[in-house]
Amino acid sequence: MSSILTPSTPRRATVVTLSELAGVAPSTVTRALKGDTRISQKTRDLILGLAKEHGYMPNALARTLSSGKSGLYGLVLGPAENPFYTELLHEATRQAEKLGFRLLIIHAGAGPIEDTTAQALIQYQVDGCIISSAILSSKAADICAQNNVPLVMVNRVALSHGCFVTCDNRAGGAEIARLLIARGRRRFGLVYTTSTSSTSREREEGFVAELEQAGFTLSHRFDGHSNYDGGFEAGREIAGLPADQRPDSVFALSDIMAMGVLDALRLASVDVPGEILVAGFDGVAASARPIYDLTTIQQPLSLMIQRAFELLQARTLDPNLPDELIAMRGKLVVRGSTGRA
Amino acid sequence: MSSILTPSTPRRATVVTLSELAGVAPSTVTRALKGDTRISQKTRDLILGLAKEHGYMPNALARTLSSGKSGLYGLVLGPAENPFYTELLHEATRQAEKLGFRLLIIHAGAGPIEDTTAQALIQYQVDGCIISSAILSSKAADICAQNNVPLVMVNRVALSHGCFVTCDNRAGGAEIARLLIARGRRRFGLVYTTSTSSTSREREEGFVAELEQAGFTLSHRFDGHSNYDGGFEAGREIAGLPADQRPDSVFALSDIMAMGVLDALRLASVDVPGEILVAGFDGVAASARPIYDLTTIQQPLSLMIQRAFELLQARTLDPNLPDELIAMRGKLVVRGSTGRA
DNA sequence: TTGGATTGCGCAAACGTTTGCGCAAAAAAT
DNA sequence: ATTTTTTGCGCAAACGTTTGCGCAATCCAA
Repeated sequence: MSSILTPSTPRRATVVTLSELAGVAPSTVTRALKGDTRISQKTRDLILGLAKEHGYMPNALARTLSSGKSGLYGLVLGPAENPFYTELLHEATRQAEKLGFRLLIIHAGAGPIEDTTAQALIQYQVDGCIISSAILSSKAADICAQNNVPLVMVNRVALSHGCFVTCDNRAGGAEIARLLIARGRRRFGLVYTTSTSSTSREREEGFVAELEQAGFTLSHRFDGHSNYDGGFEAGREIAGLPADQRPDSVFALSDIMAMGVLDALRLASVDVPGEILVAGFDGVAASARPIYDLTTIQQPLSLMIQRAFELLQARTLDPNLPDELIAMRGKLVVRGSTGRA
Repeated sequence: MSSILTPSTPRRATVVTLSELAGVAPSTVTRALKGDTRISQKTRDLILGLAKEHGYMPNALARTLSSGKSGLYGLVLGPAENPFYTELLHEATRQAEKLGFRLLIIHAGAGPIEDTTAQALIQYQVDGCIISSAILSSKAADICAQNNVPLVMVNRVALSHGCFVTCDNRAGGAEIARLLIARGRRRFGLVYTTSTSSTSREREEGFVAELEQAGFTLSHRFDGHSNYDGGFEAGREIAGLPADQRPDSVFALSDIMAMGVLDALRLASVDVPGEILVAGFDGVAASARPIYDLTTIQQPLSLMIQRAFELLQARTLDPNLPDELIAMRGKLVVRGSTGRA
């Protein structure tokens, strides 16, 4: 390999090749590019000029070997169908871009995460990891814990290792209950999920506890299977009941299930909010569509992501910081699906 | 740094530390782990045993420095709102996981891609890049071209550098036209987009050319702005026309816009498919929901992704392969929104 | 017994960047 | 004039893995 770039060897400029062009040591080049004032202004200007002229871009991988910081964060996503996760990905990507680092997609969607996939977090020396799926997270979480990689769960409660940033699900569930009670409803339906998800369990717990505190109980439970089709089937089941035996309000534990419920009720000509009030949780953009006009708890996604990155960055600097467990209040957004009292 | 791992220094096992434990050279360890039969079976077994015992995971970054192959592919995604891109991401992630490499999210959604973001492709030595957004792709495409990084555009036509894998958009547009004509419709509406996207232009061209070939013309054009809200507004505009001046069929250039059209028509009590047939393009999962029952052209997404990875891998092995420009026929999926003749 | 072939490794440098340590020249203080 | 301090760098090793080249011991054929 020639030591100076020539037209016939379109190899990228490196610190070494720039040092040869400038007649200085590679460490001088590195220091000049970093603005180290121990290198004279004249030398710094020379090196910066050459770097620009030759289109120098640092090799992030070599840099990581030396410095120990990769500028990469791993991301484990939840199911494709739920737009909440799509919005989470886009917001995380947008904020990462602004902060100058990159996201390595470790896993997306359903199905088990493979050992080799979780191991990629360590192999690529990610500076931290954001996980947004409960079922899939345990392998990734374990491997992060074993290797001292900072970990933040977003929209999930971490059971052992790592920080989390969630919406205050219980408070949100309670808030929906209060709204439905205030609207005069008395037969409360829940579209739930049997997933082991802490998120769903807490939302349900918050909802049920608030009902009980007001002297009411759940009248119906429908398994919504965490997805649109499950919500739709729940809606069909509700519509299939005699009118006087249906719930007069329904809380679906996520917007995607609520949207399924609403579509099924619409196709069955069940009047929302006249006959049944419907509420969801998450606050995805689609919940605002006129066809849904869905009352929901809006998770503060942008702030949750921002806080997640802050937690990760703080723990990159100081690996011994204690875990932080942050719950943020969601905002009740009242729309047409629960009437506009 | 001590040369042998001790409990107090929870540092990862490396080739060097394993070599010290085994009493062999680091190059022997590397070769043993790769199954090189020049290393004796006895030695290979010893090293593999130590690697397992110490939880050895190769450092992908160091490996890349040596071998030149990172096992990373860059991914540039389109807008969050269009579930087609979410499905593309999930499918790409799933296939990458199966093939044993990782996706670096370079950009997602709207807004300009920053120079530093595009440069990340080079800095992290990605083995290739998949781009699925037209407007955002030019910077990433340029930087790949300048640095000899294989590039595949999925669902976009590449203008200069790189391969592409698209759906045959013209044929798909033509197929929708034939269906609407066969259903006896004569006033053809188009929900288009002014985006510079080749995808949209080709779908429109295919549709219009087929109409003209049958002696018909477009009667209405509505700007759907590439998104749900635009489609919805187009639907409202259609619904706001006197019944005898509306199109009797509508082709939206993407499913997300078609879904907006359908929702608006439904809220305006315009009967689909009785009064107006509606068709879309992409074949996203949501198009099959009973509430939409949308006729569409189903892009063969899984195969497109598979082919994209094949193109990239082939060009990793042989950078001088000529670009391949692949168009795959979509499949017409006839559903209730165009009637079930 | 000897020479050639095979086997089973190791050496050393490289990939690209970083940084602790320290040197030599110049400048400043005494 | 001498000593001390400051300035402006460079040396060298490291980060972890890979691989071309080649050596020494063993085996086999003549």
